[in-house]
Parts: sequence; C-alpha cells; structure tokens
Amino acid sequence: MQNAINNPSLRIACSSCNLRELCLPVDLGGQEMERLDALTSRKRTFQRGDYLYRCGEGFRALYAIRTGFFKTQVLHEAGREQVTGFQMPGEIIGMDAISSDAHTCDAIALEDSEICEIPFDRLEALSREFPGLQRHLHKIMSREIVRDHGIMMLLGSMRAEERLAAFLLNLSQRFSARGYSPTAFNLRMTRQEIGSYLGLKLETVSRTFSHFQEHGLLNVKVREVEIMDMLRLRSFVGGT
Amino acid sequence: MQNAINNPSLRIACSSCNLRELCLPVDLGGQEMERLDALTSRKRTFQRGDYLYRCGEGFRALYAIRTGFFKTQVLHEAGREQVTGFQMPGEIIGMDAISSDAHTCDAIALEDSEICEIPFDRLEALSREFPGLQRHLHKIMSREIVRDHGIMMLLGSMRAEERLAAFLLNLSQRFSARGYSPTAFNLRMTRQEIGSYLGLKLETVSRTFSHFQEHGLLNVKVREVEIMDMLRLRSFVGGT
DNA sequence: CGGAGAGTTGAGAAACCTCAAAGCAGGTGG
DNA sequence: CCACCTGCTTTGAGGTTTCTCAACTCTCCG
Repeated sequence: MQNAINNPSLRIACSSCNLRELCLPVDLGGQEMERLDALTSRKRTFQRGDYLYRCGEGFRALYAIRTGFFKTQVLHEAGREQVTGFQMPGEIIGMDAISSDAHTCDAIALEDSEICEIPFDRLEALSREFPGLQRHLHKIMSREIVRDHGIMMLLGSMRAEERLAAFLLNLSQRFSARGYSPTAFNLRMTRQEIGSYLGLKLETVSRTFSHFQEHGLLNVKVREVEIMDMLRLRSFVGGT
Repeated sequence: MQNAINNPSLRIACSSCNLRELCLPVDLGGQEMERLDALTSRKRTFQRGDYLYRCGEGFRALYAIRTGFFKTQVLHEAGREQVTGFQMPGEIIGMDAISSDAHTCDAIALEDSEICEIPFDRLEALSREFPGLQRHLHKIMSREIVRDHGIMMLLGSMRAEERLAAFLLNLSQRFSARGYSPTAFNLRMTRQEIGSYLGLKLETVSRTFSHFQEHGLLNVKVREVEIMDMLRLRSFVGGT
C-alpha cells in the first residue's frame, strides 16, 4: 500500500479519483491508466448524512472515495443496525451489490465527501482486456473478505478494550498510509456508530475511552484522539 | 441457487465438481462449460482433520468442495482462534488468499472430503474470454462479502439464543438447497467450533441447545439435530 | 475394559448492558 | 449576539448475560 502511495507516477496517473485501491500494486501501462481514468470521470459530491446508496437499490457502479468519510451499515428487521465499515479516501465501496445486482447495505457520508463512480460493466470489460487490472480487481475484493475476517475475529473473541484498541490502531494505520499523523486524528463517527461497528453499546465505548485516558494511553476530547502510548495500545490487541 | 440445482443440464455439465457456486446463475455455453470442466479436473481427497491449506501458504488455486465438510479459521497471536465459516459441497473456498498471494486462514476437513482444484490464473484467463463466467466469479466473491456482513451482524448485535437460531436456520437452508432435509441433519462440528464461529463459549452453546430443547423448538442428541418448530425458531432471529 | 475427547450441568464471577441524569457543543431563530 | 434546543457524550448504579471453573457423563476406539 505504502509503495503505491509513495510512487508519484501512479499517484498522478490516478489523480482523478484518488484511486489508491485500484492503482497500487499494479503496473498499469499508460494506455491502461488513461482508459481507467476515462472510466472514472463521473464524480459526485455528498453532504454529511447523504446516502451514497441504499439497501435494495439496483447495482450499477462501484464507488471510489476521493475525499471525505463514509460508513456502511446493514439493517436488521427489528430496527437494529450493524455498521460494517468506515471508508476513507482511496477506498472502494459497493462490492456487496455484485452478488445480487442490488445493494445489500446503506452507505452514508459522515462528512462532506466526493466520490468517483466506476460503472461496473465497463470496469469488467476493461479488466478483460488488461490482466493486470483484472487481477487487481480480484485483489480488492479479496482484501474486503480478509478485512471482514479480521472484524469477525474482533467481534467473536475480543473484549471491549481490545476491540477499541484494535479499532484505533486500524484508523491510525490508515491515516498514516494517507500521509496524515498516525497519532493524532479526528473521529468522524459518533460513539454509537463506533459501538455498532465494534459490537458494543455507546456507553461502553465512552467508558473505554475514558479508561484508556486514565491510564495514559491516549488523550480524548470528544472526537479528537491523540495516541500517547502506541506500544502499550498494541499490547492490548496482541497480548494479555 | 435453487434454479441451478434443479436444472439437470447445468448439473450434469458441472458434474465433475459439484460446482453449484460456479454454475448456477450463468448460462454457460457448451464450449465454455467444457473448458471449465477441463480446468477443474484435478481432484484431491482429505480425511477428517486434514488441512486443505494453511495460513501463510502460497496461493495457487481456489477449491470447490465436491463432498464433505470444511471449516475455515483465522489464528490470533495469543493462540485464540476464530472460525470464519463452515463450507459444504458446491461451495468455493480460498478467495481470502487472492489479496496477498498467500492464504490468510486455515481450511480443515471436518469429515472425509473431496475437492476440485481450480488453478486461479487459468480461471482468470478463462473469465477474460467469457464475460458470463467473469461476472459469475465476481458474484461468488461478492456473495462471500455479503455473507461476512451477515456474520458481523450476528456477532455484533445478537444474543446467544438468536445467534444459535440463526446458525441452525442457515444450516437448514443450505442442506435444503442441496436436497437434504431442512429439519433433520447432522452437525459436523464440535460445540467449541460452533462457539468460536458464533462468538460464544462452548458451554454457552451447549446450554442454549438444551434450552431450545426444553422449549420444544428442537431435539438435540449430541450431533443430531431435529428442528421441531421452525417458525418459532425463525421468530428468535427476526423478532423479539 | 479403559482412556481420551466431547458434551452437559451447576455455581459464582466478570463483563457488559440498561436506565437515568447531567454536561457540552453546535446550530437556529428571535 | 444571545438563548434555546437538539443531539452527542460522559458518568453512575444496578441488572443481565455470558464466562470461568469444576465435576460429571457419554461415546467412540483401540
């Protein structure tokens, strides 16, 4: 991941969409990149709270996040919701919809955001021409599966402190990969949304933040987080 | 799913591998099917407890389960393990490995089993030739993502009874789709493995089984399950 | 027949949830 | 510009669920 981001040529080639996910590990040729850029030329902006897509809507395109922050959630009959992920610039969302030609979750902007639309049939056509792009598309989908397994591990076998530590370290790593500080960042989501993602109630999330702060692991002021002791935070996830 | 399984021509065409997942919704032409069959000609058998692949091994192929039963699990540093899925005939496993060219979990046979190997580079080549197959491969991967979201919902927001009910109903539906009884079946996995999958301890799984039996929802005798009241079992997952 | 692995059941402990109250921040309208 | 309202966050107290530890049973195999 870091390689691609630090590779100026790839970055420029994909500048239209911040397509880190699509660009990184592939050696896309000039023509290939040009046509990929043409594919992703349609952009849309969203305000905080807007839906990028809703559960049940027909599937047409994947979306690359250019700027901003999204969450995806699945709704349960009893009104219960489960946040399945938080997405940041350079990440691709919408792959859940391929299986049934309809979206199976909602995607909602957590702040003002801009996305690139990638019409899926045209992406498939292009990937039939370019094996490198084809393999890369497969890698993106596979990475989503691996990511989900990690969350299953978190939800299935970690305690509250471990879950929150893992969550913060994941955010830290992703901000860092985008050139932002790994230790100080702004949470775009509410305690309730973090709780839904981590399988905890919002009060437990809040208490665990306070607990971490008491022990000098981090400073929290509502949405502002500063990690003070990265090593000890890591030891929560791996060890103990 | 049901359509494909009930369509004899598709079934025969894919007879070599029980490739329900690969065959179902596509209208594969004769030549297409023939070449897919050629691709999947290499078969392997496994005994209960054998590893189909291990975490860290290089990625070469996907695997279609012909007969038998597998589990996949990810291992955590502290020796903790999380079962990420149970796979039955007609399902494809190994897609986690595409992202990093190495398997990210273990796949272990729960009973004597037979699989078809699908060399991934050849599958990609074939899917560049046949858009129907290409789209279908994407659907299989997408379905895996959707399935994982369902498990995240289960792990993140259901209580023990709801989790076990959802698990049993899912097994029931999958057995049913394969022509077996939806109400009476044999569990191939231990209480511990069910517990790991559902984010519960084995004792909790055992107690919840007993609890369901006391209330006349099902009969359990160790690994033999008979669902007595499907409707009430369903109401556990949706309602309450 | 004995041993090992798997499953059941009980009692007490721990983690997390629920309900409730109060504080804080940001936006809106007077 | 200020007051107020709304939604988010924090903190406390008590309740529930699930876990832990332990003992016992069952079943399958050698």
